[in-house]
Amino acid sequence: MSGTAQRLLDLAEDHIRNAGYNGFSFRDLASEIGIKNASVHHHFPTKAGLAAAVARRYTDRFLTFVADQADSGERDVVSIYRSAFREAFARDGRMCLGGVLGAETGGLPIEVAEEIRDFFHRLTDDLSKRIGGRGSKKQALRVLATLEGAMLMARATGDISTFDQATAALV
Amino acid sequence: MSGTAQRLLDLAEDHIRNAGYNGFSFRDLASEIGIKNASVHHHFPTKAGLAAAVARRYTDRFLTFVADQADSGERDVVSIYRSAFREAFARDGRMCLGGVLGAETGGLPIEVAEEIRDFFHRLTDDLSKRIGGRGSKKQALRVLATLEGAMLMARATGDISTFDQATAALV
DNA sequence: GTCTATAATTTGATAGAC
DNA sequence: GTCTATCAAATTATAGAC
Repeated sequence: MSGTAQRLLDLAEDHIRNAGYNGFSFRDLASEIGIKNASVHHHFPTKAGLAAAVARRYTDRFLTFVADQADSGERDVVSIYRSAFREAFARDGRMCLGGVLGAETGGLPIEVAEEIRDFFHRLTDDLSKRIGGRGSKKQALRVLATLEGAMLMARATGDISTFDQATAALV
Repeated sequence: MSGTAQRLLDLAEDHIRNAGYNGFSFRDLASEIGIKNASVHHHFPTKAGLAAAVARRYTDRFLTFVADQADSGERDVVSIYRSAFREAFARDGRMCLGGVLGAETGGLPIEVAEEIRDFFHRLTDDLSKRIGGRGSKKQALRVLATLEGAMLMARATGDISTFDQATAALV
């Protein structure tokens, strides 16, 4: 994967988290990176393919982060998930990519919708296994729902304290 | 407000809940209602104005539903909110309008973003007052976040049991 | 209130030169 | 890997007739 392709993934991720799948164009990416629209198509022939690649990378990176934190000695897995969501919002004030695309699922190309479905399935499985015991799946779903919803509300109100208050009872 | 305008609000609400603000066009609405694109502009001069009207009506209707349920004798306000969200999803399999637009806030015209911010502020205030007591605001935020996130995940995975499991502990 | 017609712009995508 | 040039289609929006 070339450096330009990496930068395109980064930019596309940023745009999707800000305004959704239909909230940016190839020309936006091209102008921000200093190339032309046609050159973007050289790296990613279709917009759907680009978005699917962004989603896959996002999921992989998220789960790698969780695994690294767990290996680093942090034992409370819910705290790991909570800080992963919170730091992403605090850094750039944007939504979770999975949350944005999940919300507009009905308008997505099928290959993108499938990646988002996988995002939630993989996170649910991972968190459930790390929690362990009876009812761990239900608990994982509740934690993920609260984190996604809290992020969404913080985004909509522009107030990170919304996230902190909504998720305080999780840890 | 004419019958055509009402139908346009209904259709626009449906499209937004399915695919977001940029997921439909005036021509979509026109063709589904059996008129021409220009006639839509007669009722709603701009797309931003239409979406803002949809959001305002959605918020008003939601809070009216909650008040009616409370007046009808249902005492558990969290159950009222939970069933309001659940029935909306079960009926047509779509997201909460506030949730969809909240997620893509960064790409919205300012007048629409303001209506969505109001949606969350008004629901938080209403639920907080109905819960009452110390920590009721924090509790209201947690409940709303869980419901929105659970709906988002049910939408992304296409599985309503995701909503049920994620929100089971609320009631 | 609806229509035809059209403007002005943007979009996703392709062909072919360098 | 990037470019110029371009296409075909879609978009939001307006003017003016009926």
